[in-house]
Amino acid sequence: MPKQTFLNLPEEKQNWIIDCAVEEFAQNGYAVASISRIVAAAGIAKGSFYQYFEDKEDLYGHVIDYALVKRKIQVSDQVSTKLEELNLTAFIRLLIKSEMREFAQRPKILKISMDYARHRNEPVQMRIAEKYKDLSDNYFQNFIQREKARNKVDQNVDDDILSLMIFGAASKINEYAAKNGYEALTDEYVDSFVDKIEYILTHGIYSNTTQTV
Amino acid sequence: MPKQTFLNLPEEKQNWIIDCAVEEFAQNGYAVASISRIVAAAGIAKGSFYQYFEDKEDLYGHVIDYALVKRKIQVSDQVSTKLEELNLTAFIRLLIKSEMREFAQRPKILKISMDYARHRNEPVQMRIAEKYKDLSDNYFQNFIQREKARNKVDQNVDDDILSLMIFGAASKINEYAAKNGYEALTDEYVDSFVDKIEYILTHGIYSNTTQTV
Amino acid sequence: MPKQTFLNLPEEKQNWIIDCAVEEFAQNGYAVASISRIVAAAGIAKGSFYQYFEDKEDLYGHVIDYALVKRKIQVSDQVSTKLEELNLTAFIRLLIKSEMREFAQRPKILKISMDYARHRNEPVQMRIAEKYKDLSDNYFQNFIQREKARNKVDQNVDDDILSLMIFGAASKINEYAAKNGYEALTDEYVDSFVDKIEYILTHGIYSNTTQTV
Amino acid sequence: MPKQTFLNLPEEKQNWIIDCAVEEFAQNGYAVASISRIVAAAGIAKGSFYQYFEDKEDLYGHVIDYALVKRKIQVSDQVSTKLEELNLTAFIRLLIKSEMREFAQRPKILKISMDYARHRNEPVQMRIAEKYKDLSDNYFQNFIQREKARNKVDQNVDDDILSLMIFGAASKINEYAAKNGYEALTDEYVDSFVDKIEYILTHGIYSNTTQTV
DNA sequence: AATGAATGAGAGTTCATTCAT
DNA sequence: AATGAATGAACTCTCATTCAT
Repeated sequence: MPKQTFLNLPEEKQNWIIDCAVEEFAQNGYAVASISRIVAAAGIAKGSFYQYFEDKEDLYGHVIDYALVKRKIQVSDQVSTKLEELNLTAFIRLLIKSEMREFAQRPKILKISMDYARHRNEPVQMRIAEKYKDLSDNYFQNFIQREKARNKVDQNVDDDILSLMIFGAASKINEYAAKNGYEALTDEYVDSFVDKIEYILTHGIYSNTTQTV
Repeated sequence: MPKQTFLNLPEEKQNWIIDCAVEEFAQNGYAVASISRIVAAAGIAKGSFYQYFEDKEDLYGHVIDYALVKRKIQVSDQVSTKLEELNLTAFIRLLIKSEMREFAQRPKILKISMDYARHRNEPVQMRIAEKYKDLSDNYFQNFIQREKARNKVDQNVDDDILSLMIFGAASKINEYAAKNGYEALTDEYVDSFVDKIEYILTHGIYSNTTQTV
Repeated sequence: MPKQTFLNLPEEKQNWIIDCAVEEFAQNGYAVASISRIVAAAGIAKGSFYQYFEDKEDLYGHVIDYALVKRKIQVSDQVSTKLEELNLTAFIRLLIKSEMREFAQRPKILKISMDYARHRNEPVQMRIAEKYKDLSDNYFQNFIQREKARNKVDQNVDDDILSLMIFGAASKINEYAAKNGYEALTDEYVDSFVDKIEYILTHGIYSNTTQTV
Repeated sequence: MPKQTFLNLPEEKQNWIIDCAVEEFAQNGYAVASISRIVAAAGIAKGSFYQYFEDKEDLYGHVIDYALVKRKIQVSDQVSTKLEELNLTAFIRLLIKSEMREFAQRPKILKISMDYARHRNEPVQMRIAEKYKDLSDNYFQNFIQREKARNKVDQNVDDDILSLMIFGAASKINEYAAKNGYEALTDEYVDSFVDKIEYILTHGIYSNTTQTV
């Protein structure tokens, strides 16, 4: 957790520092990210940095917290109110699109959260997960579990694996952005992208002609 | 590409050096991997290393090439002969299990290929992909395309996204191994794991009661 | 010397700050002791610290003053009243035991005074000795001089060297405590320890059989 | 232990680096000594230093080894040949003077060995003692034990305490040098200094008039 | 071809101290 | 008088890479 010193800072300055950190972590990942570059970018003294955070890992934890909480809230806001109005297909579509859009708008946050999720078995990331226990990085999984409980999703579907599959697919949007610039992540693109996921999740992958379930 | 000096080395020595590099990259990823540790482990002089390879990235490229080619061959050998005998469901199952088993037997190769795939949008990895163009790391995708061509797989399924979904799910096995040791990757576990993926790909995720496709 | 600001503090607060400093200096010695840790332990602001003391050295001087004066008084109280009643052997024994007991009870003060004595030729310590001139850290030497004056101790004995020898021996008790915990400094141990010093000072070290003085 | 890289260096360069380290450790003690200053003084790159030694502690261990071994040899050379010719008094005198002279000639080595002995209960020093087990830093104590075995020294004398007392006294010569410069450590001064120690060890400290043993 | 010593920039981190509030 | 944020130099140590032999 950041030290009190950091929390006492004017919110604007806090945000500026976190933004610089996000930039660095998004570009380089945890291991390669450099505190020196962050403080240089933020225009603060190195000593100051260590009055704000215990160490690199502490900062990273805070950034992850910030990224995931932010993501969660953004997505929830768009989705939660409509929870009951929609049938499941429409809802999943909305959920995925909502998250995709969020990703498209905050590509660096996306990059960092995916990186974090990908390394979730490594020491640093495990310690952070331990520290911010209540912080679910897995919005999909939670949702899927709920829908299974409500019998909208097939009880035989493994929610962990489903969540990983969706997550795996989502990485494509990142790749697309890397190739074509973030401005290429238009609504149209996100729509067509979600269509494709949705199709598989709805129909399965087999031609009707050859497959009898 | 390795320099000619490296290729002139007795094959045994080449393999030994690559094995040491695989070990290091598997444990630390590209960014953190240390040339110093590799040459120490291999018992060669630092100077020699730089007569074999241009730099760290050059070595990494060669390791990736080695890893992906190796994986591909191993998997193919087990699968290709039975290609025509099976219906699609059984085949996918065989394919996935085959790759899973390969993973279970060569966990470091697996680790490296997944790491590589995950970072495929980052500069180092993109340069390597460019260099080793013919090297498809995506066995699934190739296969899916073929099956679509043969009309076994629904033409509407996007093969790239499907491949990413399977790949995403596969990361679970890695995680499982990291937690429980590679000896935990028994045939039973792999079977049940593939069952779950297969279920989703066959049925889709929606309850029949609420969903009409 | 501490600034007036410090002396204006309620005595309780002064003591608390000094106690925290004693703790830190005892654990780390002058060089490694950290002002940051002291103010953190004491719960005062860093700025306040520098309104109380010029700098680290100023604080250290004050701590030494406090430690040595405290030690001196404690020891004197126990010893001085009996000064005339005892013969020299018994007195030295009492003196040493008294100081040992004091050490055993205030191990941190002991640690600091010994550290200070040991470094008495180094710049920081010399400046402090200069500043607190009247502060003799050498209770033994003073006493020996007195006893020589009263012709109880051989005039040929060099009091400085004798004092250093006793001091050297005393370090063993510190070492013993470090190994076995301060609770190991029982009366029995202190007794047997002083016996050994006393024996040498009384008999010299040579066997009667081989040595005629 | 230094790395092979260091041992491969031309002896001259090894010595030069160790001399620079001795200088630094003598002036500052282990904790404050700075690798940066040492490499600057020695004119080598920082990276080179870490190819020679594991870390600061490794260097320190080597310096201690060097210092103590050197001392031991020097002293032994002067003393051992005459071992049988002299009676004990004369021998102890010779031994002490020999060590004192050695100190006088290599004041920095002396400083370092005393510092090391003084901190023998602290983690760094204990690890070094463990590593260089066969390295006795206590020439006196060994000798005393031998003399007790040969019944020249009173069996009741505790050799550890005696050794500490002599060691304590010896610190005076260091102090004297610090005040008056090392050139003040003339043979005459060393002689008179040893006389005083010798006197106490021979006669004890009490006036014959007042003391009956 | 092989060696391994040399390099120096850069990493994360701690420090005593200053100064605006 | 009290605060605590700001500072930047200094620390130990690691790195990929070069180059003389």
